[in-house]
Amino acid sequence: MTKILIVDDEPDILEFLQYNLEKEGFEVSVANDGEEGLIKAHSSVPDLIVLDIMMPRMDGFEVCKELRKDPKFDQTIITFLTAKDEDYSQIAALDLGGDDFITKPVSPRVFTSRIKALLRRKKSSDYNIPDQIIQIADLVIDREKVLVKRGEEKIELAKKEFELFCLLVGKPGKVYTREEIFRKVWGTDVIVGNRTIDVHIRKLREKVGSDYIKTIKGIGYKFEF
Amino acid sequence: MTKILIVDDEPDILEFLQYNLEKEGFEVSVANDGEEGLIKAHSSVPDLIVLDIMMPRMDGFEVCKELRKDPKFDQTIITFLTAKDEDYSQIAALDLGGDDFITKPVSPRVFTSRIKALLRRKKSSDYNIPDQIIQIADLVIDREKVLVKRGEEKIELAKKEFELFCLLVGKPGKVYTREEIFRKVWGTDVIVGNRTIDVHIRKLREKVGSDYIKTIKGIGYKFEF
DNA sequence: TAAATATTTAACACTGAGTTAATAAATTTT
DNA sequence: AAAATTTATTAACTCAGTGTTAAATATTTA
Repeated sequence: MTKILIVDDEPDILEFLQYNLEKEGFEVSVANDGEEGLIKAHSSVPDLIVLDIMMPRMDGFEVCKELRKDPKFDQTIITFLTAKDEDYSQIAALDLGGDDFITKPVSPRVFTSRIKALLRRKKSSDYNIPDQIIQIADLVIDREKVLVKRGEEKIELAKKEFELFCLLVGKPGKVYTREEIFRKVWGTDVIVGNRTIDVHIRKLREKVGSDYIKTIKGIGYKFEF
Repeated sequence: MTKILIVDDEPDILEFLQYNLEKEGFEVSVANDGEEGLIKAHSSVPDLIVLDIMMPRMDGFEVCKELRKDPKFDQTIITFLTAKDEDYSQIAALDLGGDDFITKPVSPRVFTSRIKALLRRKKSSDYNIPDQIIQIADLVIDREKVLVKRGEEKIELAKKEFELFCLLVGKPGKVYTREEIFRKVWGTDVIVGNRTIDVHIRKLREKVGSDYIKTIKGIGYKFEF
């Protein structure tokens, strides 16, 4: 279930946006000001946060800045909401780590479709390696082609295998805890048994060679060459 | 002096783009909608026109189509502007005679550098770009004639089939997600069932041969040979 | 207009990726 | 060294994602 948090000081707008997003099947929570927004964000870790810019005490920019300090929200999309006549700089917003900028008033259809587009974009760019071809050890990893090659030999990985491999390869030497791997490859809502990672690691070793992925017992796994 | 016309219905964006281009020394005129854009284009004959796609009454595509009817604008560069989430078919845009496709939001630096690049390209290559005839594997794909040939054998594809095939062929090896295919071939506003792509893929395989299009389960499809 | 063609929907079959579970092996702790 | 803990391996199972087909719409053409 996709979780969305809306932070706005105008109850009418809050209700309006909440209603429309819930109608689309999202799990929506709301906050009336920046501080409440921060608290709710920390407790629920939403997938997307809609932040009104102009709010008393703590404005949307500040909330965004705070959120971006915590790596917990690395995967969280933040979109700003502003009235057409409030002349804020979009650039500043995006520099602060915002992902989009929606101007009020906004029709329900446009609003929900933009939210959905943002979520789609996130999904497809969840891979944390930029779309490029990585050469490492004797391997070539091509994200776009979802392909791993050793020389001319193509190594076909399944989706989860590929994602897991990309994660490890992304920071060679870094030890990823099981926790971390689960969060980044499976996501927070999916719950799977605790032997699942092992099995995938095994398949990876089988396909790409058992030398690359090292187990750090009691901690996790790392890619090394 | 290089003349640039920007057509967009959002005054903020208009102002933002105008400011940045004028800072770079261009002569910039603006229009608030498609019709005004057409009029201003005819009166000033700009070197480059930036067209927002989504505009009330007359959208960017229509404006482009109109402009391209008049040989006066043969040498005029047209670039489309679209919000990242309004992901229209780039193919359609370029077929209409567009030269580029810029997604909003865009930073001033990126925007001006792309504009400059387009102008450079025009200057240095006043020769016509050859009609896009792609030769790949044992196939010849002729965009203009909407035709696929294997040797002397003509393979007749329906429109959607052809677009889908062109998309995949455009980047051989690249895995296109269903999302992506859907967005680029069908567009965002059309909603079709989730078996539609499969059916088209099936027909394509039937017509061009089943070896070329490969399924990457859980991710999407790719063209390979 | 009807006829032909293209596209979408719907219903069902099939496949293998992903998961689980059970057992073995390795490592650490006692 | 035995017990406890963590990871590896294996095989079986399940279901989400695809493939296939035919029938229903939509669109184009005659």
